[in-house]
Amino acid sequence: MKDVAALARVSLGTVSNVLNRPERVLPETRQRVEQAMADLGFVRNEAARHLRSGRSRSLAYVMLDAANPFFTDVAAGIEEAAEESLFSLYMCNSGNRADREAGYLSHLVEQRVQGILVTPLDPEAEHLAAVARRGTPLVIVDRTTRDESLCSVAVDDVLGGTLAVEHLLDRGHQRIAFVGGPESIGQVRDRLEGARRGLAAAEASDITVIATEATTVREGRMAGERLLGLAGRKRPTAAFCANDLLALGLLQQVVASGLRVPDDLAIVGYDDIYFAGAAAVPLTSVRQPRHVLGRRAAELVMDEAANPDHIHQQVVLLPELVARTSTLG
Amino acid sequence: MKDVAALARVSLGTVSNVLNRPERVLPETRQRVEQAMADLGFVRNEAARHLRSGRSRSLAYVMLDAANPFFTDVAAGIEEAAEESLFSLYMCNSGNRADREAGYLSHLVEQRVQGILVTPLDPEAEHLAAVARRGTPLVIVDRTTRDESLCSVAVDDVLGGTLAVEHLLDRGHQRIAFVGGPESIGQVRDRLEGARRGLAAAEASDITVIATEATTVREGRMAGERLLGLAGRKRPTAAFCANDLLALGLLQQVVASGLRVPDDLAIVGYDDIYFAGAAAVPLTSVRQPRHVLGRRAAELVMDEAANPDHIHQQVVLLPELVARTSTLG
DNA sequence: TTGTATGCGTTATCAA
DNA sequence: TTGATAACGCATACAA
Repeated sequence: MKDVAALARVSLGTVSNVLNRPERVLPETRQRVEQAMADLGFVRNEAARHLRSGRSRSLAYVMLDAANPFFTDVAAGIEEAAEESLFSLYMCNSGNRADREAGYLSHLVEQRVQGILVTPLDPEAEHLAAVARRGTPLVIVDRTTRDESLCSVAVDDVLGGTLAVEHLLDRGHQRIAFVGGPESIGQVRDRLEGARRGLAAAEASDITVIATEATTVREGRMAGERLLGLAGRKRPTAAFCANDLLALGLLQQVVASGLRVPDDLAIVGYDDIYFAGAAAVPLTSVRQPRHVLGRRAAELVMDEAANPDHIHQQVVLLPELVARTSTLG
Repeated sequence: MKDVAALARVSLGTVSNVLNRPERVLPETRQRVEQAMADLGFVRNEAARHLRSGRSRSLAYVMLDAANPFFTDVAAGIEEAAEESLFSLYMCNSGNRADREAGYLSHLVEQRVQGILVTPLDPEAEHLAAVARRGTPLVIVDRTTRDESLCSVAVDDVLGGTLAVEHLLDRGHQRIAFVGGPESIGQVRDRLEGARRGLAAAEASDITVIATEATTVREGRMAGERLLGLAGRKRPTAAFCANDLLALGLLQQVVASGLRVPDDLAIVGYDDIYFAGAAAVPLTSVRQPRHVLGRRAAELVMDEAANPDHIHQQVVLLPELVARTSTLG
């Protein structure tokens, strides 16, 4: 700015005014200053700029796994809301690693972003609340926390599990499998719990649990092998998977075995990622309102940043079942 | 820092030393300062910090479409390289919109990130070179540019097209279709060009082009309808798709029509995204070295940032064919 | 309408 | 080993 001022033969303050309150400065002076900025290729330094005001106009989303389309869809929802309020969104990928999550979090706090959204490995982790205590609003996305000093937005996974099983019961299935694990993941637990409730309400028999070590396509394939290996009259006629990746793996294994979906095995996934609908046999899935999830979270974090009377909320959204060929035939 | 200094009864400089050169300060003084920082919940202000040094230790990747798994894989490669050099990576999503791309770019320049990686809508756009001219290193990812004042890393799409067609010819196919479009996309053009070269080298007949309006699953489905509608003896026995999304759409349409892959139609995709291998009929695809693409780009941008003797390079990587069930049966 | 002076939070230089 | 002080680039209050 100093150079610009010199070249335009005005003072520093005038350059600043051209930048921030152009109406205050005489059109011809402004012209001169703007010309000087162009000649010098001047770029305002945001860091210095917000040194005074304290904060930059940006949000950040620390996501658990950027390669999982579910989270990129959530991010799209966040971005929509952010853009409407003229915020920029920076995305960081913790890649399921606690050290990276912590690293990004502290970096972002040091950067003085306006607010942080995060899908954490462990929603009860101490360092999350610490961020908020240090003055950067933080909202937990797609997870719930017992900590009431934090906002969170999540989806009712128990209900989702019940919806899935009810749909299968409606379609006439009696022997139903649940594919998912490990149960240390709260969402897996909840979805299974929901499934059990659905069966109990219908006074049907219990569910066959095919435990997996992760919620990946690969694990879905392996679960498929085990499932298809079960003796004929014990073999379930339908499977409810803890997420779509598992369901896609299961589908692959079933097709590779020469069996058909849904005739030989009906499949319900969870999340309704884009590739569920795009699968060779379009997958029935429990859809989480991903966009709304992101949007609400962004709105909460912006409110917390701007509104002194902000009240922390734990928002729970409702899932919805999307029926497709994999259960309808 | 002032408050910390007061509480610890030391000077500002000492607090700074504890932060930056702890070995210079007496263990017991250090203790006292650290205690004070903890008590006050002190967080160092990055903005102010880099006001002196001029730059922050972070890179940014402006991606074309965060929902496309291809780009998240590239991002993972970037992040790997960045992390090794202790850089943080911030991702921004232009979502195929020129205004957002420009917005993020200028924001990042104002933020004084160390370097920017970008997969642009238009690799020849003036504002890309402008960023570099203003002093922020910028590398173009997965696109080539004629501008030699910029580094770029891309993959040889012509070769990729040739690989795909050669594979199909090897498998005995004579009537081959190309599914893709619009030709305004350089990559689509190159892949088709490569396919034609492969056919020409084998003195085979020309390719049947099924033009699409975008490279999406939906367009792939529609292309499938048209393809399957062709008269029996004119109908191609194999299709090469400009990317995997098209291929997945085509696969879906073929399966829905009760035909089989590869018996009735062999399919080759492009990109080898994760969901290609995870499809019900695992998809043969041309794999771009996504990780390496990201990694090389990150290395280039960091070199440009740190090395005054940096020489701009246009790196071209080689693709590779991954054969799976959709052509092997 | 324009200029001057001060402060934002930190690092670095130099003196003590 | 520690302290005092001048930058860094900009915004703002106030004076001219």
